[in-house]
Amino acid sequence: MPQLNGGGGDDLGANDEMISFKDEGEQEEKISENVSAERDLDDVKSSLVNESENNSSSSDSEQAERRPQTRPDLESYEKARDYFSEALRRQQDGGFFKSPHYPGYPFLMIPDLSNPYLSNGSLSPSARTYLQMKWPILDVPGSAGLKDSRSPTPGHLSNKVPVVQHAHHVHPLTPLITYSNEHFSPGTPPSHLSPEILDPKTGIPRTPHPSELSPYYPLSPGAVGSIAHPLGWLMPQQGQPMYSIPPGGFRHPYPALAMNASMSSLVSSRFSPHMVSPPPHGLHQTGIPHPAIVSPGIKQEPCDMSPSMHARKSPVAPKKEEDKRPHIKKPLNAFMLYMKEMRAKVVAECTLKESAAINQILGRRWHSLSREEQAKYYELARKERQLHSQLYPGWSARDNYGKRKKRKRDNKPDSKPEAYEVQC
DNA sequence: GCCCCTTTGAAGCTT
DNA sequence: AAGCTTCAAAGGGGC
Repeated sequence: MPQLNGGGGDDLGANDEMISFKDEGEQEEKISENVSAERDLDDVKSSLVNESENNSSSSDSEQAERRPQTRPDLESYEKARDYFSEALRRQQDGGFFKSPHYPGYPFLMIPDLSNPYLSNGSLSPSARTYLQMKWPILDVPGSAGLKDSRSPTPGHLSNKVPVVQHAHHVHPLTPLITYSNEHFSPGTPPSHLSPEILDPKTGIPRTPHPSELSPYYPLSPGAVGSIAHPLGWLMPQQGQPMYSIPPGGFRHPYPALAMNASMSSLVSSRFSPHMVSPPPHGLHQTGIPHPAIVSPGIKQEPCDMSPSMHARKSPVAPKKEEDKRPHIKKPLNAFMLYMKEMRAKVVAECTLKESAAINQILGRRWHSLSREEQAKYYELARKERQLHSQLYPGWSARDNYGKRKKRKRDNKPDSKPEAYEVQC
């Protein structure tokens, strides 16, 4: 299992994972994704077939032909990571991610020794080139001035194929990263992206004018103190957070967030734990319920807490207080990130609606991804975890244990429900 | 309205 | 250490 080594020893996408991927991919990446998109759900379901039956007609060449289809999505992913990496770079203490050659390429030439696929010593030159080529700055109207002339535009991706278009300039990453508060206006970029622009009044980085940066920044000037996530502005549309800053800042039980200068500018130049008082019931002081705080919707099972959980809490802490704790979601793993990005595409292509079926397809497609493509998601997931750990230093995955009803474990490990042998 | 389904991966827990 | 469990997302379907 890939391990995070905190400050940079993370070897996301461990070899064993990838080996597993490869092995599985050879066997199960046989889905024919060329099935007509007009096929409706009933047809799909009625045509449920054993995967192996169809696999026999599939070939590696077919798979190879199909791979480029993911490029446009990855392009959008890279845009996200571009922002993501910039945000993370600002979190670093000026060392690890210091001084990228160009702000639009925050990870460019940055030695990430933890990543065996992207930039460690074993990284192939081609992979490094790939990084350089695949991380264009936002290619959006109005941001041309920010574009590095050296950077390839998405048009450089020769194997690009048409994909589902995001209507109305919806950021293609909206299905990928959902840190943002959906109430945020998409018109204003986050201040942390252009720290050089200082508010003339306060002297702190101000929110640049929309014309100065990409229109994909959702953080509205009015959303003071409602920064959901340093990357929340990435996802102006869906507004589903992955995790949040607890209401009222970083109060108990996660008070230890180290908000150094870079971090504070990352989160928000206008947001400080000292500036805001805890709004009631997970509401930001703006009155906007923070989308990342999902405690009311999570089924609470206080009796199902692990012993360690109890040990972590004050013995006199009332149960009510525990219940009030904001539910901080787990950071998304690589596959989850991939799913978020690709789900819409699969839905459009297959006209499937049932997530279970879609996820099956996504799972197969995940295995069909190339090593490099997967590595991107592993990298993004690693950054997610890194950022998450910085946002919630005291958070543990076990904190969420028992907050959902225990799911039944299937007692039939070898027999998949045929109803979900879906093909697209 | 809640849970199941389904996927992979990360992390915690148990043996 | 290995294996198991839970939870992340998603949304239709079932009860």
